[in-house]
Amino acid sequence: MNQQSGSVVDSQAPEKRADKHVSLQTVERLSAYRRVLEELDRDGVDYVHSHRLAALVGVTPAQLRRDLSSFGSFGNISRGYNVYQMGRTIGRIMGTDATQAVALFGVGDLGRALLSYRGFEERGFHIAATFDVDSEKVGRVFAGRRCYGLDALETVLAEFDVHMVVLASRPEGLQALVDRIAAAGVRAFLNFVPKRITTPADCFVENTDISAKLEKLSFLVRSAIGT
Amino acid sequence: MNQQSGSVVDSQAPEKRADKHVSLQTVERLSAYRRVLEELDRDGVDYVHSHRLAALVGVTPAQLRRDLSSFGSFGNISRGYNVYQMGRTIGRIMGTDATQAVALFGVGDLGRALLSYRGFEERGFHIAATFDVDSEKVGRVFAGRRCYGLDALETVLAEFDVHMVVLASRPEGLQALVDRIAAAGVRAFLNFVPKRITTPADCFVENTDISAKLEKLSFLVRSAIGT
DNA sequence: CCTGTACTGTGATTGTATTCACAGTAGCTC
DNA sequence: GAGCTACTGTGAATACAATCACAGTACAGG
Repeated sequence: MNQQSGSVVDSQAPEKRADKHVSLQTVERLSAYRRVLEELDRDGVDYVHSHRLAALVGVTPAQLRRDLSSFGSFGNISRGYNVYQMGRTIGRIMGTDATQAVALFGVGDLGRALLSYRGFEERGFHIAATFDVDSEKVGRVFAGRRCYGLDALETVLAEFDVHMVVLASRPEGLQALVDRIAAAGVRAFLNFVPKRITTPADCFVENTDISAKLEKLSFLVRSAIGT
Repeated sequence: MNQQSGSVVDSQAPEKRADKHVSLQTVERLSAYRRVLEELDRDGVDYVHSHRLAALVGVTPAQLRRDLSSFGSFGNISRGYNVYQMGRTIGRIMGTDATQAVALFGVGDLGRALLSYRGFEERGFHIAATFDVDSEKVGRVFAGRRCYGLDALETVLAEFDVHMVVLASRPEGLQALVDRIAAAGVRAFLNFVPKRITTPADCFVENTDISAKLEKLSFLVRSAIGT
């Protein structure tokens, strides 16, 4: 069992990849690169140098090149990187070249907001089904997705081939729910509930604690006053 | 000007604090510590050892002690840490011992979800006012907070003494909005918009890109298959 | 075809965060 | 009150990430 803290993800053996070791922060930056590359592509840019791309993303050119080099050589030495091809490549690396089914647990305020968030579909994630414990919500349709009860958990997850879930439920009973989802074969959890969860070692958890972010900012502002 | 990437915060001089240097990840973990401490306090626990507290939070005991030692010595050598007192102390360090006013920009789906999110008030953050460009929303009241137009930006921020804002608007025109907010004296930005922003050097930005988190998980699951 | 230019990819270096391991000690036991 | 236990706080060691700096090269220009 592993426990995750903050936005840190643990895995028992992340270094056993075919390519060189890829750090977690490199992965996070890949998303940013792709977003900017798509923007450039829309603007009709064909090639971009590490300099310019790095400036647009907000990292140093060296870091950008280092990040990309983890996956091989893509850049043409004097033209730079092919915008379209690089965007596709990152998509393939991330596994977002094909649409993936995702399930949402908890159709409260936050859950409904996530349902109507366009960003997921844009990035290749389709919220295929939603779940809630509230029997009043079960059976209703939210933003085009049917809300199921927990009794249908295993069958629905299998039916839609779900391997990633988003947790936006109440903290009560969260761990038991996670255990059941993991037993159903889900490997990845995006957790918005401010409650630590434990998973089998081969699962990945990404915690997003919104209040903690504000607390961090509060600390930074406060401590900067004394400078 | 500084640009932030992922969930990384930059500051021009974070090391110029009175106490020892406090790392950003230490700050993130403080929130987790406090949450667990409050839980223990509710359960009537008076003292806790670094061992147990660390296990509950999901970090190593050494890291917990190191984190706390950045702020001085709090633990009693054989009893451990006083649960109540330590919780209060962390609150004071974070600046969440007194309620702080926060403003929300963008009352779309995500914005409304954040408005009804109880976690903010629990952690000492009060969303005092909301803003939106949509004239149809201006003047209406969402979850008890009046929605203002951008023309009232400077006066309302000053009136409620706002020093931190949450960004949940559309990407269009975001940078211009941020510039104006910063000019009005706001130092901290919690940005949910998947768009990079630039701020004066004395400001702090915390980006939360929800899709990027899912992409990261997607990559991890995919790369773990090969192990 | 040859030379110059400016870019990528990466070894070496620096900087930062985590972990180890132990000195020092408060409290408990007898 | 003396001795034992097991904990904290922290210097030292390690692991990890970012940056520097340059060797090697694809192309442009003549």
